[in-house]
Amino acid sequence: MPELPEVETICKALRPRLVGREITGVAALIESIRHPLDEHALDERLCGKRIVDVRRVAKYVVVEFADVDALVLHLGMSGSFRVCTVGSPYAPHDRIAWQLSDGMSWRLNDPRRFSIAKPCRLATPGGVPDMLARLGPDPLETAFDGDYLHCSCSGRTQPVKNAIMDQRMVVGIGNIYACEALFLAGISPKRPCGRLSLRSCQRLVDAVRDVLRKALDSGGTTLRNYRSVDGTEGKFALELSVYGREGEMCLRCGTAATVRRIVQAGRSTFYCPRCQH
DNA sequence: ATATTCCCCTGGAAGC
DNA sequence: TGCTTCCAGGGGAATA
Repeated sequence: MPELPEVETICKALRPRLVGREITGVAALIESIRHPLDEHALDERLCGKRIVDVRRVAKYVVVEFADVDALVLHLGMSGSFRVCTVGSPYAPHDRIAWQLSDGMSWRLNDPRRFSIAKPCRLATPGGVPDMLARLGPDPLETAFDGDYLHCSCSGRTQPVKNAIMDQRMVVGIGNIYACEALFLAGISPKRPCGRLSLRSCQRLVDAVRDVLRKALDSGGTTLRNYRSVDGTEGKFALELSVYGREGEMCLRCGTAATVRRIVQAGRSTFYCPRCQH
């Protein structure tokens, strides 16, 4: 569920609630989420260590502790965090509860159980965990530019929509922002990525950045489950141009009922066939 | 290697 | 009302 803007929003909200605290206890409220929750693996190294940073890497949340220990988290499709007082009753689908040294309880809630919580060690403070080292560049960093995209796509036949959702190509882009960025760039989601010109790739890079930055400014997109840590919704749903608008008027060409929904690699794609080629 | 398809799981909405 | 089907911000394994 959360894509780059949502994960970034969550990290920003978690940071002041976690940094400087220690984890004093952990409870797994279910045997497994995506992977088995070995309670040992969750607390063995981390208890008693001070949290020094919370940051986003791709769509992951990395909580760094003193002495380069870290906890890598991913929210899957339906995961969310809350920080409440230790005695608060558990909500339905609370999966993990970490007790903090300031008397608060940090909880992972995830109805669908696709979330990941995995401890690891970093090579250096502020570093990227080994398990995330094979991912593509961050779309907001300068390494993701037209040349890079053009080069990475060359010789491939995969539809461009699937290509930009592949986290080995570029991270952080999921189903919503892939659709929105392609609409903004005027590129058909069905175009084989290897047949995009350099100019088109540059346009797409700009569109991706544009959409992600605006979504960040709005605190992300809330359609169903997504909430930030304090329960607030992301406001970008109001600004979506094509996602979820099947059968509605295209906001660019103004033609009635042109926004179409197709399925690519098992995921819904929304686009305007008159504006996107 | 590259590109689909299927699957993990639960709940809500829509259809009948 | 109640049952069935479809759908969902992800990603990894299995399959062509």
